Amino acid sequence: MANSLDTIFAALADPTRRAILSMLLEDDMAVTDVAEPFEMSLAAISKHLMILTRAGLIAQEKRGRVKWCKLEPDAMKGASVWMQGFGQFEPVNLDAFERFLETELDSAPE
Amino acid sequence: MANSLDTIFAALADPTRRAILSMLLEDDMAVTDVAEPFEMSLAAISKHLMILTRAGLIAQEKRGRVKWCKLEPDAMKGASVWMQGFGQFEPVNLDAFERFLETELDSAPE
DNA sequence: GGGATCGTCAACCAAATGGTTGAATGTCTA
DNA sequence: TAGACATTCAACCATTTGGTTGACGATCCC
Repeated sequence: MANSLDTIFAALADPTRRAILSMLLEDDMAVTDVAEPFEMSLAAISKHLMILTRAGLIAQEKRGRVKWCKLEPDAMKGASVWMQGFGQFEPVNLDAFERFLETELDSAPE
Repeated sequence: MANSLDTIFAALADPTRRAILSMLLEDDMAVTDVAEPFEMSLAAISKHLMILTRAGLIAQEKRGRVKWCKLEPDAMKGASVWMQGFGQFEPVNLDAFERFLETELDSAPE
């Protein structure tokens, strides 16, 4: 549905949320740990995680008092397919990806 | 630069703008012709085209009093590479793309 | 020159977005 | 049971976004 492209692209448009996704690429994380490197309130991060969840880009599972966040990479597939229709992008270039990932991480606070 | 991912994803988050990009996939178009199928003012479409231009997704060239819009598919490449890092998406599936394109066009007015 | 056409600008508006703080809820642990 | 911890909720705020309208500057053509 077109609506999912709306929510997915909107979710990806924010650098904080992209940084969170990059962090979750490493491993699943608790909400508090996700928030730790950012200079904003836990409530703000909680909202970002809600947006990512509604977009289907992550899933959150509560175990005890800790809510774990994990990447749901399949959600990006539809958007990726949509974009690829606009050009014959060369097959996945991992070097280029590493570079983009680095600039993304650079934009997140230490 | 991370900023371009911001502007590209934000530009793609709006269904009107995605519909415009799909239209330009067919052929270059004048601003007035881009606006024709939409139920909103020319000024609104002009703003959408500005956003797409600033994101680098289209280019506009004025010839006489007509301003032509053409797709700049390369701009999506960085974003596409970024996204592909999150999963091993199968190589471009044109059938799937056609389906997504159709749902996109369905969401645009006739 | 004068009128039609193409497109943008400027001012305005309502709604959405991204953030804050403080209180509230639920869960673990001593 | 009491307190500490993990997370969200609710109210609020400033800024951005997506739209409108009307006036304006170019350009084409008779």
